[in-house]
Amino acid sequence: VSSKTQPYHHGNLRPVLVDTAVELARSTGPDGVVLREVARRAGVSHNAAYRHFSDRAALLAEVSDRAYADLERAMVERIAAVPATDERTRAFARLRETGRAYVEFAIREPGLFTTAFTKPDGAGVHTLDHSGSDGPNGPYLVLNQVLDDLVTCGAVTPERRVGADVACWSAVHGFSDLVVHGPLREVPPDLRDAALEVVLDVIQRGLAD
Amino acid sequence: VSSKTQPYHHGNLRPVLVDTAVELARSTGPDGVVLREVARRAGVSHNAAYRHFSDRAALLAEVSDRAYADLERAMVERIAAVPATDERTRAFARLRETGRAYVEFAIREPGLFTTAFTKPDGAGVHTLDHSGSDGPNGPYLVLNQVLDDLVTCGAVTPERRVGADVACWSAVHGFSDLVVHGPLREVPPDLRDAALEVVLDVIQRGLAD
DNA sequence: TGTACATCAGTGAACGCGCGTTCACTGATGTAC
DNA sequence: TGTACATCAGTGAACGCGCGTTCACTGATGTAC
Repeated sequence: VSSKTQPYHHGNLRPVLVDTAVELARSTGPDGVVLREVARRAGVSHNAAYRHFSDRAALLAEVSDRAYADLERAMVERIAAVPATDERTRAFARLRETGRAYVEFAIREPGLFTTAFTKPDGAGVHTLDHSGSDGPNGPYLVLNQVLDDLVTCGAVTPERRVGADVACWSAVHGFSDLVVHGPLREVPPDLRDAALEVVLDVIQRGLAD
Repeated sequence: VSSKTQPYHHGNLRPVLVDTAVELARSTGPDGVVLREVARRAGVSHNAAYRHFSDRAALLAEVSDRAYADLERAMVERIAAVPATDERTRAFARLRETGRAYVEFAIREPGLFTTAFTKPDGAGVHTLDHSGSDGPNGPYLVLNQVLDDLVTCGAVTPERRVGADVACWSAVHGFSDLVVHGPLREVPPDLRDAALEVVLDVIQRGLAD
């Protein structure tokens, strides 16, 4: 046993396990995050993970957090790429990009998308109590920021701002689920993309002043 | 062995297995539909089901169809209960009831709701090709009927009718998923119901002429 | 600088679980004559 | 009306699978003196 190739102490196992688990979630979804398989791929015995995670659920929770963060990043990137025009146009364009980024992520990374919404009970759960910091609920906060901007520039009235977050989220989330797992999963991409635009149209029109 | 209590030939096993499986799906979701447990509850040996279903997937598909039909029934009942007023008001009230029925079913019967959308690949999948009969996609057809009525009475223009089905479906489906499995699953009922009304408001406003 | 020793981070074997599915079989039913 | 026989609808044992988790263990590390 060469200490170069297979040191007894891995030295960096925890992050490697998380990365490996994320990769597994990517290709096979949350159910594919199997402790023994993670260990196998990390080249480590099947119970080494218990030094770093109390159990499978703890590892999966971490994977879920990463997936949620990936989704947030996808949204933020697309929002940042919206060109500057007049305030109102730009604010609505940002809202649409937020939605497109969400759906696009779901389609491009179905395994991670599903894993992002697979949290142990009580973790990563929102109260809709809008008052305080809502914890690390990234994508939801990003959406709320975009909606606040719409109010700021006068494109949406404060009354219509109430509950707009859930309305937008529901629409793009439902579209994603129908298209990724649901009865619309075999709709061809061009039809599917056109359908998404209509969804965004309806939401925008429903919110606009 | 008394032939009264335990006849060798059950005589009615197939429907009993389906009923039992539906009950299991109701309480524990699609993953709870376990062949051995279904057989146990039906009081029959664990492989008797193979006389009636080629495998577990075949039984589950039947359960899924039943769940889908239950969802449709819930929608139809609520639509039928909308009181007669002027055409336009009634047509929109029906649309809202359709959405409420959908969400209410998801909340009241999370196991069945989930099972309804757990179909083997290729079964119960829509093309969005609106031209022909779409197969037994009950809830989707019901929604389309309600939307057509809105066009008929002039509440929605034909242009806005295009894609309105997917927009409505996405919104209520997403809301249901967020609330039943997702990050909104611990939102208290009163807040949740208020949020749904806003979702319906936004959709209605987005479609209305 | 060297050494005893606690602690950390791995290993390998084993447990217990429950599943879907298949096989050879048997008890019950119904039909042809 | 009776009977041979094919067929149908069950049974019980077994296979093979892979999992999460635990246990007693060992190799490596780092710290106190």
